Amino acid sequence: MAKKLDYEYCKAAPMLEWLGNKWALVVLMKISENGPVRFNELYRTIPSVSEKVLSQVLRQLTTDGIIRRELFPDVPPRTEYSVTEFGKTLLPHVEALLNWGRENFEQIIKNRQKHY
Amino acid sequence: MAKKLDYEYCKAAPMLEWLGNKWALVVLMKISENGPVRFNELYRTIPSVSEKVLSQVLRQLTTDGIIRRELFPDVPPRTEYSVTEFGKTLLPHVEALLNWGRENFEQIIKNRQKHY
DNA sequence: CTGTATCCTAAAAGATACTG
DNA sequence: CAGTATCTTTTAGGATACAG
Repeated sequence: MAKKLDYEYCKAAPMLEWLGNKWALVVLMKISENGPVRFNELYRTIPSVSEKVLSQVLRQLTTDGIIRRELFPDVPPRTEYSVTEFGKTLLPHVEALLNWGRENFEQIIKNRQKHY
Repeated sequence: MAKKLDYEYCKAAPMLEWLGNKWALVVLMKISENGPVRFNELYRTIPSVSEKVLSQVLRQLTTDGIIRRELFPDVPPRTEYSVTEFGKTLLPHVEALLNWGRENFEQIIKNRQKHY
């Protein structure tokens, strides 16, 4: 990803950055669905993601203020991730998009087959 | 992109495929905004995309039935891309997401700075 | 438990030249 | 004009080990 998105859309670029991340939306939805959730909990519920990528996604979403990271001074350490109020304003749009994708799954597959 | 998205979200995966493409959404919106549009027209209105990537995105969106490609038997050749009826059912959700991104641009930047 | 660091591979993006 | 082919660079993603 070297080149920049052009001016007209650049204001949406910060969002598009993690939208382009393969796992970001899935991670976000999992946190939203399951409420406050711990690192390993996420790691287990998304079996095919690696620790590294999961941690990257979590950091990015946290930095952008979409999710919140709470660290409890327990032993062993415990952290919980949850969606912030800011993140909640985004959720409906993400859900709408994912729902469209699910609802039109068959149609898309059919369209692809037409082009062999 | 080696690993698969997990079952719960795999139905949305075909859509996520091109959602993950850096340029797909921009190309889609440009076509939607400008009506039927030709290849070089797009190439010029999205200055920072390469011909190759543009052509890839166009083919992918065409294959999935989101946009339509019409070839006119003119000399020199002329093609026009436009959004299909199917694609139009997707547009509102993409627009909503892009709008959110634009509206919250400042907030995201501010959030990032807090984390230095 | 919750991550980070390192190293490696696969995939996407980009530049450029060329064809129908 | 509307792309495709080729080649190189860049970036994302993954495996694994290990640190606080």
